[in-house]
Amino acid sequence: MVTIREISKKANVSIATVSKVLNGKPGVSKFTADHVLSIARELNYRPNLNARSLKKGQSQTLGIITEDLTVFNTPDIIDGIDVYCESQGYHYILSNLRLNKRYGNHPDDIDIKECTKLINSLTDTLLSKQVNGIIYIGCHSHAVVPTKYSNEIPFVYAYCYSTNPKIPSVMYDDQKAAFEVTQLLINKGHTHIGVIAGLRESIHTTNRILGYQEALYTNNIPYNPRLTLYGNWERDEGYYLSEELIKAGVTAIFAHNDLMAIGVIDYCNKHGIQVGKDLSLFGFDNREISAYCHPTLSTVSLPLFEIGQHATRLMLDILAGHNIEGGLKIMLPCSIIERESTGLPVSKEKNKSEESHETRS
Amino acid sequence: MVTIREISKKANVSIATVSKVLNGKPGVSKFTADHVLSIARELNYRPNLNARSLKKGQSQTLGIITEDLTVFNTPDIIDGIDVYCESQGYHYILSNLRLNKRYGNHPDDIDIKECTKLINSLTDTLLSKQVNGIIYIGCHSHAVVPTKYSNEIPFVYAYCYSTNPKIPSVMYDDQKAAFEVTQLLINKGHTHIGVIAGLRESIHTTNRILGYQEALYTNNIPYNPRLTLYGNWERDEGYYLSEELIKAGVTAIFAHNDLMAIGVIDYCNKHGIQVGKDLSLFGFDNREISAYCHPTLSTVSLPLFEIGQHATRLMLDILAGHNIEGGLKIMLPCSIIERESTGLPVSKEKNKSEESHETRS
DNA sequence: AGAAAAAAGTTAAACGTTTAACTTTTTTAA
DNA sequence: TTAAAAAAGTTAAACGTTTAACTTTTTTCT
Repeated sequence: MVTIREISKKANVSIATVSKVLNGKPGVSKFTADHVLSIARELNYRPNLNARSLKKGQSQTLGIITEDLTVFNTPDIIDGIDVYCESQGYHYILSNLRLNKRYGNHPDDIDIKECTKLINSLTDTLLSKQVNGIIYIGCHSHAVVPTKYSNEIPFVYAYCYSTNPKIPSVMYDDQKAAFEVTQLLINKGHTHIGVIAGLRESIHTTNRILGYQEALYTNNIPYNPRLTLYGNWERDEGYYLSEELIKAGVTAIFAHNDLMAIGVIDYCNKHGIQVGKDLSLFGFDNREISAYCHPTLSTVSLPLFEIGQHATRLMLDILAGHNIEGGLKIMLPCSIIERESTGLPVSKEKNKSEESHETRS
Repeated sequence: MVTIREISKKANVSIATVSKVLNGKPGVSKFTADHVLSIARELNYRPNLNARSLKKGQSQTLGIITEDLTVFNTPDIIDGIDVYCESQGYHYILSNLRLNKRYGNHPDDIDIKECTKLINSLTDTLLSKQVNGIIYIGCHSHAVVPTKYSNEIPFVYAYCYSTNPKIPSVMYDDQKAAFEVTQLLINKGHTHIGVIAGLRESIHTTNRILGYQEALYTNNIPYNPRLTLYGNWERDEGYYLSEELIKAGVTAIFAHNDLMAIGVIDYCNKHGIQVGKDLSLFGFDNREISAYCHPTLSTVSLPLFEIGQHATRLMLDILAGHNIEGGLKIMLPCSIIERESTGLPVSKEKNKSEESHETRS
């Protein structure tokens, strides 16, 4: 390892001078600076960031705790964090809870006590590594486990509704998205719109139903609670619940995620109901599958990358002591993607390849 | 920040004693140790890992460079690394190239020069952070950009064929998987098996064709080059190429990824050909979509998690100076997943939900 | 030319650890 | 009862930086 000491020897200056040059600090002549720089380059010098952060008491590093890295939302959020960090000269360290692997994906299966312990231990490690702040990326609908460290180090929650009003969070706007989906269906002439909701206890479910009701209300359509059925986010549930809705006479279904919407498509295909013609269908999440099923599925695209970026901006603002613009709870809008399942003319779907994600094997 | 100095003051011992206690080193009485430990706990002491690694010249940290975090294979590989690192008391730092975001997913679009620069800069940063080794996670079929740092720090390549024989790599066995797929189709009585291959220049394509040919040869079936068509890994290509193969009289198609296989399904559905009955179909990759399409798609599941684990084991073995068991190039087997598209009785598919990934929105 | 001011450069301590070398205390054994 | 051995504990230097305080050199101004 080449150190500034070696550079200073070779350049015949003190290590302080080398340090100044390397950090672009004043108090050294251009001649000397060039000389030092050229030697540093020649020796292939690389600063020891650990030593620097030790001395400065500032690591320029954020910690990221992910509830589960392999869940579809997480990588894009990290991508957003990555880009923003890079632009600001920040680094980050990842820590992964592997919640789904440990407990499966039903909120009731989670052992909160064990989970809290786990989070605390990850947080401890991050603090040991001198991170300046921690971004917590959720993946579940269950309420986030509260942290006891929130006054030791700044926290920002991403992709989850934080229960602690003092902890900032960045989330997408479930209610607004649901409102827009419903409004769109109403604009197409639907008045009997069924909902295949998520788990009853999920805050996503609650907010999406609120948005749905709001749109009905705005358009003077009475809310019929029998047209809102609760599912478990799985495909099969979409399959079975669609039968009930269709028998109740709905002309459109808003499923709270793409997987349940696929179930609806399966049911319809089996029973000769043409989705996109006899029935309009919306999903939620814009999973890859929604672009490949038949008919292709209209859905809601989540601003994952933006959530990552905003969470990071928020964190860096907090660390810099800025007063936080836009408040502590940021809600980002989703975008609505119309495809064949809501009767989009097929021609418009020609260039759907632009929406496909990674395709290489 | 609580330091060992504060503990030593409060406990009335030297900092050396505190250090010994905290590290479980000998030369301190049980009485003193307990005393120190209780004070450390009381003060909520957390070691400064940066300071420790500075002194020890050993960070217990690996660097990970991902070509693209948002590509389907990457998160599971990281999961494997995470688990293995955790079990060995190692940490890791992630660095993301965002190759797809920068260049799209066609190998020819990559600016190798710029890309090399990028990798070098990420590697530089990792070295500055004193990582002990770097695991490189590929995602593309193009050859991996060689690194100039391979004699400064140990590298292990994961999910890519390294061209440098001195750099260890962990990969899944394309050829063996293709052999097994083909053998399975032959066992079902097929002799005219078409291939919708990946890009001609991809090493995956080459190896999968080799496995296919090997199986034909083993079973005394002549190889007909006209039944192997090259695609571009995209769905549409699967759609168009299937026409040619079906006209040539194949009774089974082996597509080199699930996306192109979906294209085949689409073609067949449109032309009244029953996949799983009139035609047997295999994909590759076990993307989520393969479990949700109609009919469900037989495919090859990649040992992603295991690749991560093995890469990490390999790296830690190298760092520990062990002689590497299993050699420097590790090939892990894939597993074959049979579903409806190869004529599996529908009953067997009842509990397919166990295969679904994350389903929560 | 010479004093004052500005610029260039150096010294040394510090960040929080670990650890080799040392000293003091306790235990063992004849 | 002692001397030797073992155990317990301390001192001080080091890891690679940064930076406040200082000294030396150069420039500016009269």
